[in-house]
Amino acid sequence: MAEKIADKIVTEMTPGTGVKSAARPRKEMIAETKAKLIAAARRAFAHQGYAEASMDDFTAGAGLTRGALYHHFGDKKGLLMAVIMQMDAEMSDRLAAISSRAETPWQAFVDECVAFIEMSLEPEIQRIMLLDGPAVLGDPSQWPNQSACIRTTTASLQKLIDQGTIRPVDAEATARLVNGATLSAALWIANAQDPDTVSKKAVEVFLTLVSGLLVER
Amino acid sequence: MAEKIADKIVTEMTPGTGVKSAARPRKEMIAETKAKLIAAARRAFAHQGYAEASMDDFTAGAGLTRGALYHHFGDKKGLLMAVIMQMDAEMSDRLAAISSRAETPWQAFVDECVAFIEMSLEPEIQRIMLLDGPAVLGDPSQWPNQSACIRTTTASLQKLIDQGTIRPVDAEATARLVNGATLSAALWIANAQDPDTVSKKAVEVFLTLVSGLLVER
DNA sequence: GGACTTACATACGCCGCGTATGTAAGGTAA
DNA sequence: TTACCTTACATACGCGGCGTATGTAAGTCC
Repeated sequence: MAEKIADKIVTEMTPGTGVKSAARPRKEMIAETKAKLIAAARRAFAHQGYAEASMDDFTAGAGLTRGALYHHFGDKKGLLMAVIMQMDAEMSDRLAAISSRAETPWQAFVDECVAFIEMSLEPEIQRIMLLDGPAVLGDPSQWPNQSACIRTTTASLQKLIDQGTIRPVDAEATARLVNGATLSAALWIANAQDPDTVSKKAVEVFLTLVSGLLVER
Repeated sequence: MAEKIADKIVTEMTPGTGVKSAARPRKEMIAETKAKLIAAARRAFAHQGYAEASMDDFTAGAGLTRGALYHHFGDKKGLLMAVIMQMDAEMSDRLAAISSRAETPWQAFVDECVAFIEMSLEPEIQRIMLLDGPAVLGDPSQWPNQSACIRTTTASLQKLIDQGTIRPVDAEATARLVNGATLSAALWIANAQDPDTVSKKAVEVFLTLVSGLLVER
């Protein structure tokens, strides 16, 4: 609302009024346009799902048209990819923050996994990152950034291996399997009629499973 | 080809020629029509993916039209559901057969999991059951048959719990997490440039993880 | 054997995607 | 500053796919 009006004012006063550089306002407006499209698509994908989200609808919601979308992102899949990269970066940041607050590497790893489950319960993440993303774009491990979340988990595991807490397994492989297990747990919890009971069970089983990684339990 | 001609002959000779019952040929032809549609859809979904598969195309491939499809399955999603139920039943049978051949319950469980990974490497299963299915129809645990595969694994785990081989965890929860891990492994292996190396790593990690379930390892 | 039901095929309209084209504004060099 | 070029969009168009309404022939039941 107010934002949109402010945009128009900025748009109309751009020529000549720049303090020193003339190249910046242009770049800024492009970035803003992209950000608007990504945000609008993100909302639409989250609420209606990728297939049901009409490009005409959500571009109009952002005060733009499909022309802008095709210009910047090539096609609908390209926009989904952009949305996913943004969300993945956010998730990675959240995981890193949680991990850094833990007192031991093992606790960091467990906290990360629990946080991943919790994030996977968020409808937006579940729908876009876990359901539509893989279906439309294929295996997440093939995405450009290669899923920053996996890398975070891999790093945590490598620390645990280096300090001898867990057995010397392949860190990336472990990260993927653990991630898969947590994802499955999240889907189950999110769709359960009694999420509390189910999530308790899931966490218990999860801890039992990862105890298999420990050198001594 | 020859099949189609045979169908026509049967169709034209149906009235009156039935040995005794007049109700059977009708039911048989309906079942055949449904089976044809499911088979054609299954091929199309597997090769092009659900979204890209045109109903006109694959119904024509089955010698039918979209009219038959809507009559029997309601809509495209209904047909996908039918395809998935068929595939899930097949997978369940295969798992049960493998499980029954094992010498110990623990071996049966491990064999099942390995078999699940291997099945998940088949492009048809990966595309339809693991990627498009959840995206289009939602969480597999909410599907009508509730994923027979999960039930098979759950049963195997319950046996292990009863005989004291593994710790007394919740069998269904364990089945879900283990299934998620194997699925993730399968996706990883299938898209790896070096599947052999990757699958070895995955199996090693998998065995390490499930060792956490054992009462004594 | 005649009325009713079922199992399809045919025909139609709508919506959504992608592309080709138009246009106005910004950037650049004289 | 001005003229030219490029860029960032909007507009217009066509096509394909989905769903539905309608038609029709065959099977079923009394």
